[in-house]
Amino acid sequence: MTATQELTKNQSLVFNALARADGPLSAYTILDQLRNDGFRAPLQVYRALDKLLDYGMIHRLESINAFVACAHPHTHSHGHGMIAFAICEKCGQVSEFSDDIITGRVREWTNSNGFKQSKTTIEIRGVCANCGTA
Amino acid sequence: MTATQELTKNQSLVFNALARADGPLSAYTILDQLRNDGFRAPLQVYRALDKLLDYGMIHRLESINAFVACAHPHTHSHGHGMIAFAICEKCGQVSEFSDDIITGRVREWTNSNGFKQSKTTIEIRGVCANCGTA
DNA sequence: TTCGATATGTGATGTTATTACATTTGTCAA
DNA sequence: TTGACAAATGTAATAACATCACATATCGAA
Ligand SMILES: [Zn+2]
Ligand SMILES: [Zn+2]
Ligand SMILES: [Zn+2]
Ligand SMILES: [Zn+2]
Repeated sequence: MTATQELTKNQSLVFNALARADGPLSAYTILDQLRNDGFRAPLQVYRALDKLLDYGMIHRLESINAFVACAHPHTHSHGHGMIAFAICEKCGQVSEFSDDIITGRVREWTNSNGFKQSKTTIEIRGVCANCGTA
Repeated sequence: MTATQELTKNQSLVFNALARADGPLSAYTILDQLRNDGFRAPLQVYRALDKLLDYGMIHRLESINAFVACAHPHTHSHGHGMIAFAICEKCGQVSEFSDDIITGRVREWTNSNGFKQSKTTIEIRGVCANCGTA
């Protein structure tokens, strides 16, 4: 629970798999990559992913059932703003950004509707600049 | 493709199942509800759902793998704004709203980053006003 | 050391979605 | 009318994603 999280063996293996990937990975892709490190079952991956999510070191992309290392590893945890993801459907690259105005507008809606938000997902699917110029 | 979409038999059955539900349903829940109407396989549900999504009559909630009838059935298709969903984790109620400022901010980011967006997901998870007062 | 919390190993199962292929139905023009 | 094509449907099998149940191990504090 320190600033730089102490990770267990499995958590490190999973995090490193995500950190060295150039895009989001599914849990089962991670599992396959870690077979040689002794991983045998999905739960080994999912348990590590849960912790890493808790620690804010990775994000889950709901719209593609995949996970990605946080792009702002030393800026945890995004100053409490909501995070938006732009996901390229051609190359898989994910851009991560936060916007105080969007965060504020969402808060306005939840406040005026008595809704207690716990987690907010903002995912933009499309084609990135690199892939769009082809 | 008319204002009030002409639906096939399966599409009507699936849409009516969603319309009479008081919250989102999974594809397999729909399948179970339609067994007596002759539904036997998931694909019958998924094919109908795909069309209804095309027509803008229903929405898919990515964060819970479920589908919900559009709350604005006569306001298609939301004036091209992005739609946000507030999903109560206690009672399952879904509130649907759109916000031009959020839409604008997202467009600003995509425009300035050369990202061509095709679909944007905004889902707020939490506890609704009714459930929060308990 | 002993207890409890956390982490791990493993098989089975549950849930969500798609592929592949055959058949039927609707539309329209020759 | 009929042939041809597109759209819709039926069905089984499989793939992809996620959790449950239970046993074992590891670590830190009382
Ligand atoms: Zn991040
Ligand atoms: Zn791209
Ligand atoms: Zn709607
Ligand atoms: Zn509620």
